[in-house]
Amino acid sequence: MEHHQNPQPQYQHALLTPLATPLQRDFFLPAPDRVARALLGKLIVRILDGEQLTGRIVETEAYFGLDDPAAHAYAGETARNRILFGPPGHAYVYFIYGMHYCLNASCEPSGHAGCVLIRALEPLSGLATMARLRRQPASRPHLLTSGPGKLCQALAITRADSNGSDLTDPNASLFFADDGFRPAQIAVTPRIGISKAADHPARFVIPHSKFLSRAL
DNA sequence: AAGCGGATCGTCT
DNA sequence: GACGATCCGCTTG
Repeated sequence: MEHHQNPQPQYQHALLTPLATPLQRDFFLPAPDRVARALLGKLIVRILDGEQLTGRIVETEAYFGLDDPAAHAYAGETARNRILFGPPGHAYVYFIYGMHYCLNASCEPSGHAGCVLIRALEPLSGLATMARLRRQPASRPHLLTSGPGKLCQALAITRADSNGSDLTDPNASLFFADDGFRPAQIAVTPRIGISKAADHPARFVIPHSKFLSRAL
C-alpha cells in the first residue's frame, strides 16, 4: 500500500489465494457458451466491510441475444437490460419473482447482448458472513450458494449495489479471478426454470460438485 | 423423494 | 394487469 516498488499485484485487496489474477476484458469477448464454459472453476471475489468473500463457480448458463427467446435481451434493449448491450465483463443484475437477485456477466463486444448467468458457487472464504446474510446456520455450506438467488443473497449482491459494475476491476468490491484451477470435466444440460427454448443445452456444470443448484 | 403453492414487485404489454 | 433465468416450507407417498 505504502510502497510503490513492490512488483506484487497493485490492487488494494490482496487475494486470499495469492496466485490468483483478475480476469481480463478479453476473457469475456467470446460467445456466451464459450464464456460460460471458461468461467467454470474461476473465482468470484466479493469485498464486504473489508472482508473477502470468495467462491468457485461450479454452474453457469449461457444466454444469447436477439436469437434466444429465453434471454432478457431477446426483445431488444430496455432500461432494465441495457448493460447487456454494453462492453463485456460487466455485471448484469436483475430482480426476479419479487424477491431474488441474479448475477450475470456480460460478454461479446458492445452491441451484442450475450451474457452468462452464474448459478452456483462452491463457497471458499467468508462462510460465516454468507450464512448470516442468508439467515441460515453456518453448518450447511452446500445451502449457501447453490442457486442464482442464494449466491446473490450470500454475497449481498443487489441491483442497486452491483448492476453495471466492472467485473475485471480488482479494486472493485466485486470481481472475477483465476487461481489456476481447471475442472477435470464439464457436463452440459438444458437451462433451468425457463419456458422458451427449454431444450437448448446451455447449462454448464462441474459434474458431481456438491454445490450445484440441482444434481445432474 | 418429489411435487405444490405462496411470497412479492419490477418490468413490459 | 400478468408474469418471471427463485426459494422455501409443507404435503404426500
